[in-house]
Amino acid sequence: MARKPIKKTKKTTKKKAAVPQLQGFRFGSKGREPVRLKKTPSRAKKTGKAFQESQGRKMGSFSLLRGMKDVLPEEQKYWDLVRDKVEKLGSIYGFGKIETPILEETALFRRAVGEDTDIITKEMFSFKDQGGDEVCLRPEATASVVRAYIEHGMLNRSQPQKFWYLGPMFRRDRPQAGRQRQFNQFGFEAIGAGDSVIDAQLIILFYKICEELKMDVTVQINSIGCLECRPAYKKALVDYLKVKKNFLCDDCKNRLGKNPLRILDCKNRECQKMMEEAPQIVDFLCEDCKGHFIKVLECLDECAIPYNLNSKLVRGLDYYTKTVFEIWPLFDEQKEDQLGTQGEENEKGVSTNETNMTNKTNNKDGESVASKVDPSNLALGGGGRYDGLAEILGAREETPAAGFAVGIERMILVLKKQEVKISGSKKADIFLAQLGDQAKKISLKLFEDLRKGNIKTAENFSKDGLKSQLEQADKLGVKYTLIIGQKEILDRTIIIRDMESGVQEVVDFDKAVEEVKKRLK
RNA sequence: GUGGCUAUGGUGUAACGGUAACACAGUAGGUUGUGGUCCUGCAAUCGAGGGUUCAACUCCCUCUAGCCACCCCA
Repeated sequence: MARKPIKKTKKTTKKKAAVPQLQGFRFGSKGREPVRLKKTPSRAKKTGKAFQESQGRKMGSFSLLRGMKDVLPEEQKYWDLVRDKVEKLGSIYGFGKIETPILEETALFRRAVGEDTDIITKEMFSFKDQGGDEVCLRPEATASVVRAYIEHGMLNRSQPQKFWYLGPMFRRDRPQAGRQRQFNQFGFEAIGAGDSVIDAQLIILFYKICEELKMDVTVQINSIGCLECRPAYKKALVDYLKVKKNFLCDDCKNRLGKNPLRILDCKNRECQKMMEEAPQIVDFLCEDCKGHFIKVLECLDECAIPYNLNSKLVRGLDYYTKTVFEIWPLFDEQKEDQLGTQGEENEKGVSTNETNMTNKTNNKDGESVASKVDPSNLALGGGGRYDGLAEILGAREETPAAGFAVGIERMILVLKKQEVKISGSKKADIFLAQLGDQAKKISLKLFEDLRKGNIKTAENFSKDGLKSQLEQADKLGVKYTLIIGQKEILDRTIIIRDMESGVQEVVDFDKAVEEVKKRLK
């Protein structure tokens, strides 16, 4: 790291009058004695531009763009874990991996996600490129996957086509924990299938991924109908609310005209109270939607997947039809709550379920929880059916489809919060310490032999002192340390040190690998 | 995008209107070829910029970032 040889510019100049500064000197913290600075460049160098530029801080250092995040090595184990599970289960359930570009035509998302959604109106990173094309960083991937499906004529393959993806998405939102501007999602899409089994299978898959990750979650599910039946419900809802308009919060007054369904999940207490008596969408579903929904629930029951019918669940993207669902993380207090109710609920069909429709798992009791529990109370992921999307994007025929997406950062947040045990990478078996240039070279070679012999070896070839190397070996907790120096090279031997007892044995250098193996057994 | 809170070495914390203390981690050395104890040195000018003041990390303003609640969503 570059050090700053000259401290501060402005303030020091001020003080120049009182305390003349000596070039290359600085007053030590304790005070009176000028201390010679290490690495003080000559004056000529200091004024040189190259020098100044090398002093990152002085010229203004760089930092992360807002809402972006570095994933450091020590965090990778969480990512690896999630990626592994997704890949494994994806393949078991017959989904093929698909990669689509991060950069897409802006219009694709405008059309798919919906002109009026926040994602499109204010959260997209979109711009005109040098050629004048309107492009954007993808805010989600479903649209891209459907685009790819159409573009590659996959409707001519056996249906459904099932895909999974994993990668970065971009939304210019205000950052918070579990909410970044560049975030990663994995998702599953099944295109070309209208059967309710598919909806159920996706939910099961989502649930199983969480289960494999040993996370406690709850499935929230609802049906928002189709283009046939939803308008009727919308109208009923608006009619119901019109009279009570004055009691709604400002946001909801707004939503009343634009997107009344969203009033259902408003967090404002007054609004919620108002919604208690509101018409329920299940009562408005057309025969097709209703039958579809019931079948989805039956499938979930069959597989003993616990779920929570949540009549207030609506999703923000325009393309959803029929089934919608989310998975929420569960924390201790909520867990008990859920266990108490889920059994009964599963027995009940849609029509008998009105009474339960309102119990969002973390609503009433959750209030205290929400305040002291945590940001990751956000949904881990969600999805649903989007039967109309392919046609919107230019498919020639009706192409029913369903899918879901999950926020990986949010998942990792929950993994950490729920203290899911994760085995890190394997610890080293031995440490290889060297002394002197020659030994260094030989060690490099010996390291290769050890690796071939399947012995995980730690080293620090950039260190010269034996002391610091042993210190490191100790910290790593290895059982043995191999030591090689001038003397050993001359004798063609090597020292094997038992780190626990401190006992050292000198063995033949050429037998080093097998000697180590013998001891590690 | 709106409102609130916060910002001190790598990390976690402290103090004070008179230029920073502690713990851990890191590094160098005491022990020139030997660790897990001990001791010592090094490492921050207090997020950035401006203002008030003889004097600002400390007070004020602006900006930036993070967090929280909204909006929205993964």
